[in-house]
Amino acid sequence: MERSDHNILHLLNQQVRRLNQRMNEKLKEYDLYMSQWVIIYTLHTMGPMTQKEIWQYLNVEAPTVTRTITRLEEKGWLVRKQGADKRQRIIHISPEAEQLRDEISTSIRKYENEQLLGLTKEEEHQLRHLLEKMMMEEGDLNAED
Amino acid sequence: MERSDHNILHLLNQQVRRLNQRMNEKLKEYDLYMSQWVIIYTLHTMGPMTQKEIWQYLNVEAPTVTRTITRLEEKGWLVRKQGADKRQRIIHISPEAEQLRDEISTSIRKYENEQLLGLTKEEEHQLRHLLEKMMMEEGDLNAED
DNA sequence: GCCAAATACTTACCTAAGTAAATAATTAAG
DNA sequence: CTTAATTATTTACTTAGGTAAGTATTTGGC
Repeated sequence: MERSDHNILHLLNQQVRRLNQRMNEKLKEYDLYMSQWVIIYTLHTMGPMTQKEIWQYLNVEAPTVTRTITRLEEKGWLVRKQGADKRQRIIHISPEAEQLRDEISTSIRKYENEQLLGLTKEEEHQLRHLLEKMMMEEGDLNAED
Repeated sequence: MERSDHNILHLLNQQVRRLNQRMNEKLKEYDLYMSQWVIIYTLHTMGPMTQKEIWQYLNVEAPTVTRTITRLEEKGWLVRKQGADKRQRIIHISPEAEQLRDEISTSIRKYENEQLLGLTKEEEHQLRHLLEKMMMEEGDLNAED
């Protein structure tokens, strides 16, 4: 049986795709995508942020955040306000969205914890540990070049 | 310290994005993307396959494979041949591509093993185990609905 | 104070991956 | 044997993510 011939990168990709699909399915009833929800959630925990702060926090590039925020603004989830520095745009969750956000938060968190991964607390901890280790290695690799 | 407030899904996404970026960078000199390479590699290990076999094996949807194969065919990496069933298209690695494929294979495998993950063999094994467990759980979830 | 460099964001264009619907070929039903 | 259902692939359209280049504002050098 050759299933584990699948290399680990491939496995990772498959899992992440699958998990995102499941989350998207779950979020569909709120007309949100995972990547959109992540921004809303981040703004909730961190408070209003500039776009730069958001993309740095999420580890994506600036245009990705521009796009997603534009969509969320159009749908009324977010508001862009001008900062003291007029280049900056400070992103807030719109007041009307707050209640719905809270509802989703609860529903999603529950889903994540109970069903999504299908791992025990111990295994989840292990996974987090491994991911964080991989994350750290990233920075070091340059030393090798 | 709130770094681990980043939930695990987020961590997974970040890692996978980062790993793919690194692989893409590595593959750039061959004018290939990760997702394209995966198909070439799969055809090498499995032999000629129909598109359906490919997308099932890779766990993606049919249009994804259509697109990527079209690009690879245009660049001369693959050849589409008609099957006995005329709906099917059987994909082969083009003879001219074989040698280059072999070269990339070596270079990539080495990179993967030595540098990419930054995990020990033991940790990598652990990670594979967790991913495979998650994979299995996927199928079961429906029972819950 | 004015002009060059840096910074924040946006636009344009690339690939990946998904869903829904179209097309072409095969199989099944009658 | 003709028609309906199924199957394999493709097309069209969506979002996500990336890089490169453009715009607007701010900062620094002089």
